[in-house]
Amino acid sequence: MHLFNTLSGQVEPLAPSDGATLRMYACGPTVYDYGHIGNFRTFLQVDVLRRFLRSQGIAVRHVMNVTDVDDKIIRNASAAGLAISDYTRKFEKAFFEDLDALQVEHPEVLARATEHIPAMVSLIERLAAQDIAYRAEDGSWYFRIARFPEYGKLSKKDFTGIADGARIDVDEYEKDSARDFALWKAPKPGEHRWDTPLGPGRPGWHIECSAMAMEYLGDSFDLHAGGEDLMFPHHENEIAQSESASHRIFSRHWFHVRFLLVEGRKMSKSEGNFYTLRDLLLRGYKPSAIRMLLISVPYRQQLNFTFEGLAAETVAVERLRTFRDRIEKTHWPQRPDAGDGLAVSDVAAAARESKARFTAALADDLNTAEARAAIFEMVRFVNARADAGALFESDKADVLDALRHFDRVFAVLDDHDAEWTRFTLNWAEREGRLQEAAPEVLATRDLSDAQIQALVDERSQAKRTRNFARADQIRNDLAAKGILIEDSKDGVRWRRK
RNA sequence: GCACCGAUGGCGAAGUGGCUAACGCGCUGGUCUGCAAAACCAGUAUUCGCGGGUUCAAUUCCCGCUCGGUGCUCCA
Repeated sequence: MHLFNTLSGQVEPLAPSDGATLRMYACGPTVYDYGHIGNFRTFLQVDVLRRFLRSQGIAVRHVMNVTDVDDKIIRNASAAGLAISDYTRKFEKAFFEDLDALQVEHPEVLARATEHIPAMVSLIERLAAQDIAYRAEDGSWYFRIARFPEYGKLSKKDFTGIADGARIDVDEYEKDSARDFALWKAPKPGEHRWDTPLGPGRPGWHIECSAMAMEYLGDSFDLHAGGEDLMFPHHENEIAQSESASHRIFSRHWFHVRFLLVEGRKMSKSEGNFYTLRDLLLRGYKPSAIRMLLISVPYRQQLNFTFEGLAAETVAVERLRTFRDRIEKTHWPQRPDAGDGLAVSDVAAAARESKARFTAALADDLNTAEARAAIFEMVRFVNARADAGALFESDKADVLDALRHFDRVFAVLDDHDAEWTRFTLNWAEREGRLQEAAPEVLATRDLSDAQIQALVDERSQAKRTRNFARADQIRNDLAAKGILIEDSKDGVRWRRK
């Protein structure tokens, strides 16, 4: 496949350099709060990448870090009167629950910063041995940027002005250059600290990722991913640290996912358009629709997240699910003129073409918009043939195969939505946040499937006796609680809206 | 302020130097239905932010402008 590489500024082939396994590192969450939809756009796009690679038969070794110590965590934990690990554990757990709700595959390796302090220390020691890392008067360690001439090659910034190492003491600490960044931070009074050969303190953010990536993937690996904001300084610093230590190319390929807008504006707490995944689930939006929306706009485009768009994706996902059900569960007629049995029907041909177009679109820099268009075109065509009585049992395999292929990457066809909504409501109840749930969502919660089925059956009975007033009453009551009843030739079906 | 990215129908968006500008939603009409809803089908941009240029030909390339976003500081 081909993928844009931030480092070269070009779309380039991507393949495992060892010919077997694609080794990739993706910056994970800092677990100080619940994840928001912006976070998840990045994780979802990385998921699309790894799912597509795997669907193409490429093995993936994906390492993701969890930053479970940083300034914010230390501040919040002490404000809550908790040990750092007690504070972060809750949000780390919530993060993985959110990934599960969104059908995001877990990485092969999960690396917590606090469990890799020795690797970070030894990396800093390697740099210190070359005088690239130096200790400041307060006990913090810094990276000497003037010693890495390529600094800026990822973010395309020009730092030649500071390469002379002119001493600029604008900081509270004694750095040799204002641009030099912290590798190891001396502890402040009362702060959690690790006692190491470097002295007491805690790791800087950037050294974390370098140390853990190199520990699990080697000095040099295939791909490094993250949100666009991480390009500078985080990833630039990772490159500087790692390549200074190893004298090898750190990551060959850099994958950056663009930020999203919410209702046309930057998402921020002050704008009032800041949403965690859980906020949306409490409002009754489905995880499948959120996944579909966040995936459908190619990763290099800014995505405008709107509630109208989310509602649209809910319908789009439902249409695909209905289509699969229809194809799978209907007993289609045998083809009348099977003839030589070699000719490919127009339906089968359309399905194969759709599958090929889908794969080609994703192979072309992960064009998810084009890929899903290929599937929807097949859906429309096959539905039309089915309505015309020209869909046959022998076409089924190709159509379902194309859908399976689609869903290995998009992962929206299997319906886990109600399950996650219920999970989120239970969580909200424990957290005392149930009042944030939409009334319709709460109403549905108290209705078990059996109760709904009983009402649906009662309505069918009422219809049979032509008691339409009672039938309509039940239908309206259920609708008010978010339950939709659908009558079809094959019987009555209901679902949670 | 400096640097970079984007601007396509009501909304979200794909795409291309010339063929009918994908796809989803919405809307309108139809099929189905006791009526609805759902489901399905069909129709729905003489036009790609504005101005100029290059070209036989530009939405697509170049320049300027306007607007939106991002980085330069924590941020997915």
